[in-house]
Amino acid sequence: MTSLDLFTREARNLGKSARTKARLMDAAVSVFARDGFEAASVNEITRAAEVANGTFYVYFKDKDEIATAVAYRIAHDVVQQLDDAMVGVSDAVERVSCATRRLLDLATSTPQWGQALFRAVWIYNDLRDSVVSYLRADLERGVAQGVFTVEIDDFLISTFSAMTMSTLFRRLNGEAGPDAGSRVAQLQLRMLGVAPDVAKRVAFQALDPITLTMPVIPREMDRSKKN
Amino acid sequence: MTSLDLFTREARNLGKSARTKARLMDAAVSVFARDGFEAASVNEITRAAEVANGTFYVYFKDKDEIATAVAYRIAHDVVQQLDDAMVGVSDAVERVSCATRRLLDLATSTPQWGQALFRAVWIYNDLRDSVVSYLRADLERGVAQGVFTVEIDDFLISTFSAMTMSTLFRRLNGEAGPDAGSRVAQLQLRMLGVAPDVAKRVAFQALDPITLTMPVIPREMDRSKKN
DNA sequence: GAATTTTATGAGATATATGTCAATTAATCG
DNA sequence: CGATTAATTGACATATATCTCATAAAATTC
Repeated sequence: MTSLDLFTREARNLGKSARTKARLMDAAVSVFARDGFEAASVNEITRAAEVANGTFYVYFKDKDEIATAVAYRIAHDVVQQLDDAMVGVSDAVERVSCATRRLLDLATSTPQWGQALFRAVWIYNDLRDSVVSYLRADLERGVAQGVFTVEIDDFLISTFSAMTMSTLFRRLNGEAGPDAGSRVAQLQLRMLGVAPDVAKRVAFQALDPITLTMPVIPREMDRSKKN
Repeated sequence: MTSLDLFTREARNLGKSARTKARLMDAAVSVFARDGFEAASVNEITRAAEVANGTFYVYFKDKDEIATAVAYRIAHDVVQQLDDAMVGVSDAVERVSCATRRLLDLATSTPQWGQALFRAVWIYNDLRDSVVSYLRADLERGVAQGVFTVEIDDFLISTFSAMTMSTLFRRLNGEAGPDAGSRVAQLQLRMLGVAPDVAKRVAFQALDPITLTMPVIPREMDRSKKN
């Protein structure tokens, strides 16, 4: 379908079953983004993937299974991308601000994946934990550096994440513009105890225009029988 | 069913059709809270209300219509309760903190309504606006008083609300304890620019133990023909 | 208490979802 | 190319949902 069918593109040089599975996963991303997880149906997914209904069940047990597969892959890629975008940033204040802004840039640049991530994070607790795993480390680093003056625990992290996710939601719905990432980062830093002027400067400072795209790394000629 | 069927209780002295409608609305609250809005079905609602399937369609066109009716009534009552709980509080910092804490207390004390409110707020934008209408005023008052140092606009308000809603979610799922209201209020005040020590003091100061319950005001003998 | 109006019912028409499977088509191998 | 394995298909059995409507039951009126 669209040029954003990243699973399909990634599987381009793989075996047939891998390609069909990828088509289904791309279709699932579209349908979840459009209809939401609850309202999505296997029929809709197979229609979007242009395969027969029965084909779905060759690759996935049910809707839950494909949702899990898709969600974990997206989360994995997002974490990967964020890690890559943050090498060389050592200051805790900058890291925290950068992570929020990069996540929003990334999720907004591939809106369907952004939508899927947004929905998945509400459903899969352990997935949420994995996406914010680096966050906890950065927050604790900031406390160690004496720049954050809050207690770092699950409650703080979930509140912090809610601010980011709410911004993602607004961004995906066109209710907030490109500066939303900086704005929410600024608010987050203030909340953590960073002085208002510093928060403003760091949150709004220009980011290196690193290319943020989902990885498209076709392995050559992997034609093993198992998918 | 339970003693928390507030619509039914309210309609106790009204005509038969009003009582049946109330039963359906209480049932809808339960089912939405249990299954979520998307997954809920009219059949589940009529089963919970112990009426026949066809009875539903006498009172509501479809699931959307009852959802809207329920959501708006809950939002209305919550706003009412919050207003009542805040008479006499004039300091902006206190008002903002108090509103967050009271909302969480209220929604947690009637968890099914809390769940319904939580879900509804994500769906009905204008309903969200009505719940936070007082918030904007208090925030602007704080800016006027010079205690808040942020720009008050839709973005700030939605971020602020997301913090409260995230806490409500955790509270309803048992992931946060009774002090969650104070903790999030503290973070919100810091974000707004209140000095950390003041934020802590205000957010954790004891609240008058006002009884927060949904209004149960049966009007006597209203037996007009129209429901 | 008979007539009338209001309220409730549940069978049924229609639609769509899930998951299975025997049969078909496509790909690969010797 | 013929045989074998892999992949796909879509009809079907099953389930559940929506909404309608003729009929029944309950309440109200006179």
